[in-house]
Amino acid sequence: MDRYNFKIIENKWQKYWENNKSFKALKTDGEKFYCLEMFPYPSGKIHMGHVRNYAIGDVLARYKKLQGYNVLHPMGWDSFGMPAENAARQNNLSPKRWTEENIKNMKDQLKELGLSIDWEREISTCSPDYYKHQQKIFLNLYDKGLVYRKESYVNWDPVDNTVLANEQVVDGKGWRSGAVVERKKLNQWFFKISHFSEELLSDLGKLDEWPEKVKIMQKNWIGKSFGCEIDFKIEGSDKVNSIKCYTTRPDTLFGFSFLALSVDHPLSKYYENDPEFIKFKENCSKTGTTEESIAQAEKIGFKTDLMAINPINNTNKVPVYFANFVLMDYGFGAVFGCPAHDQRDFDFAKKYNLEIKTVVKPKNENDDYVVDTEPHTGPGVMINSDFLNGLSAPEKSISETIKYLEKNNLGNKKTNYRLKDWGISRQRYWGCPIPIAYDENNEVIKIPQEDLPVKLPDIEKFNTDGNPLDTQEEWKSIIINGKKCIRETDTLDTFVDSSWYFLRFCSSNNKEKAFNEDEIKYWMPVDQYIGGVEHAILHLLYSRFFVRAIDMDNKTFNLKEPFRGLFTQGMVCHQTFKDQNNNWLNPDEVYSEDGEKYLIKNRPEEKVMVGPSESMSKSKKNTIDPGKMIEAYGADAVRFFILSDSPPEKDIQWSDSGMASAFRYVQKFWLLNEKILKITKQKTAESNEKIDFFVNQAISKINYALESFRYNVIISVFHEFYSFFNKVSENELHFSNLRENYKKILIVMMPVIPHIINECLESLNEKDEISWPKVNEKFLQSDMCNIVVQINGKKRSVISVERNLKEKIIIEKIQNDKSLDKYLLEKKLFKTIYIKDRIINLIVK
RNA sequence: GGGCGAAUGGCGGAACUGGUAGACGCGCACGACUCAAAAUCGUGUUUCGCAAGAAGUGAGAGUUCGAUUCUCUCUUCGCCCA
Repeated sequence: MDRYNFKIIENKWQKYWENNKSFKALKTDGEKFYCLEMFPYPSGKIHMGHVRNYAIGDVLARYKKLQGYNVLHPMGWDSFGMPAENAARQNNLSPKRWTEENIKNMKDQLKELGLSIDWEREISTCSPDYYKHQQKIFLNLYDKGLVYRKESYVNWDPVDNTVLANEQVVDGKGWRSGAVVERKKLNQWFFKISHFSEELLSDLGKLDEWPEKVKIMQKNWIGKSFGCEIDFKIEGSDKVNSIKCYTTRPDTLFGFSFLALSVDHPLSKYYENDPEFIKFKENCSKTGTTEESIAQAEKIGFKTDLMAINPINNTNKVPVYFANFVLMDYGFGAVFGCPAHDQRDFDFAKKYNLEIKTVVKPKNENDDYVVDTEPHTGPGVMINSDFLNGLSAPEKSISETIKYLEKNNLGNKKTNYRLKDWGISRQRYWGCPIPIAYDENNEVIKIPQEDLPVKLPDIEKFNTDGNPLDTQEEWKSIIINGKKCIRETDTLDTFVDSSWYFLRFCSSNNKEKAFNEDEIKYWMPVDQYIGGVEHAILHLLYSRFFVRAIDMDNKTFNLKEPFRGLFTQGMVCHQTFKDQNNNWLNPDEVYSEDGEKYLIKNRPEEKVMVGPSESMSKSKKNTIDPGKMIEAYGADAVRFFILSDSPPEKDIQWSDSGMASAFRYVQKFWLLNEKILKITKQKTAESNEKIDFFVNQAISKINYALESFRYNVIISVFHEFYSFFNKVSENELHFSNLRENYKKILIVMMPVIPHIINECLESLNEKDEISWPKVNEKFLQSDMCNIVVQINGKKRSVISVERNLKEKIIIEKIQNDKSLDKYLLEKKLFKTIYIKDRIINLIVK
């Protein structure tokens, strides 16, 4: 018997699919299914996370295709981004060439996995063919008023003279230079995602095929809050007579002890020349831009000569400060401070010795409760608050306060969202150029349509400070309508690239338009989107925004939600190893004889410290290279393993023995196929119903598991297939009955291990007319069933009986069963609970 | 600090609407084939107990004839937000 040669066979079928365009998606009258996995960043090689992601998607795509759907299963490259630019800086390589080579390699690797992808629709976001449409979309959104420019803060690395992304800021320092990161104000472009805050929030309710977890994360991110805007009268200045604040806790007004403004508040202009204020503002700029860094930074303030009057009683006057923890983006850049019931206000009050007035007590405390060492931020009952006393906080007290403020024209109820507009300017080379220029008066000029795309210039040197585009004098200057202009040198955030690529896939090859409305109408929405949970908020929210923004006024494709179903897969983990000096070790560098104690190859005297299993990452050196695995075991085996051990939404542990077991499975299945091929003659006249029962029940199990993404269960059924057919093929068999059933199980195995299964089907001369087998209900239930006999709730026996028996007959059977005498003799039967064909419980005393 | 989720043998994990806990795989043990090994196949494998039997799904309570599944409290872990 020949050993199964996966190299030859996998290559054969991959060529076959390519030559026959087996996965070409065509728009017809049939029902469609759009299966999409998040497209990869071309970093060089695929990693196990990709393998898992694309294996999950491929199983679904192939399953749907076998069910007769018109499947759209495309692939592309999220190919703009910083790693290319970093590589360019380090090795003086062109980002374009670096990216293109990576794409080529990774595409080969994906093909080796045997994915059912329509490669004719391949897109790459760094290609002008793609980004020219993106530039058009940008201008279109600009015309709609959804794009605007304003000054905003960035993380600035003062040593490298460059802008840093949030993830490049580690512990408040630049990742490369180690310099303390500053906040710097730059003019930047924004998408007005806040225009859709309410819609993005309320439409989450329609997404019933999204994980609850992701919807909650988006909801929290949008952060709708109900609060109140309040006008505070100001004394001490002839220029200002009131300041507007936003608060979610108006009920704590009686605990008001200071008013804090953002340094960017319009009032700051009156202090611009005050050297103390300038110094304070500089200090503030040393705090990072993330919410977290602001929360953790020390609270500092600048005291003004202004006093604010509490509108609710008109008596207490409190100082007005500028403070570093107030953001201009939120509310009006002004908050009132109630130290007793807010952590930040409390920290601030302690530092500047401000009054701390307790106005909420915990439910079980007396009215003389006083906040002492830490604020009370939880719920409770109002005290020291005049007409609010005794009300439960926060619900009742807030609504009463708002009622009072509105009645007396002191404030208004207001809804606020945490979601901020999306800053899309990046001071980078390797991104989509923003199709904008500025004339001599610094007025915004759109690049005319006929001049699109604005292509990135080829650049020789990347070792300069800052944005390489800034130095491209020739590229920067442009004449529009006879006017000399200078191009925008910022490029777009790469999240923009991925916010509409799923639309582009519907008409990838359309040169004129980004997408054709008819094709969008047919293919969209994506029926199943599959990817990592790390994109739960930004990418998915931006995509939801884009679909709404593009279709805002013309209703061209009548689409709100881009992704009907969402599935977030877990990570691939592996054990971590370190040597005595705390250096990470690659799994290749260690070996073990017993699976517990590990030794370093070539250095057997050294100890290896075995760490916990963590998600694979280069920095921890605990990665397994998919390329090597495919080379050693074949794509089918790798796909089989990556789906086998854990449910897809959970993390999976990479295991060498598990991988080896998957390989063995493929090998032995081939032997089984040979065995079955040799059965060519009818040995009995009667078909074996046992096979029909087994196969139909198993397929019904698989159908259920496929629909609910329990792919690990599918693999366990595959193992059952093997042992069942291996055993049954020893017996006397009815030839056509066996063949028919065997063919069915081959087909349901195809989505997971397509190469070997196609080979098996071909060997049976069953290459044609392949479609998903229908389950014959007749074989789901046999005439007999097992009934569990419980006595006082404890299982005592199982009896095999015909279906649909009456309770009386079952009880008789039990009473006649001698083995149960010891539980029943000399006892009185009180009650029986009988669930037909399943269980009977006798209560005796 | 807030939100969400999880906890089942030596390990990964199954168990549909409450109804035979531990499917399937790994590991381990024994056996078959073999001169031998690998591969393959077979049998066994929750714990305690020689056995009959008993206990058992993180801990404790509750609802129920019956709870891995539902409710409450707690512990530990993970993720997200701060």
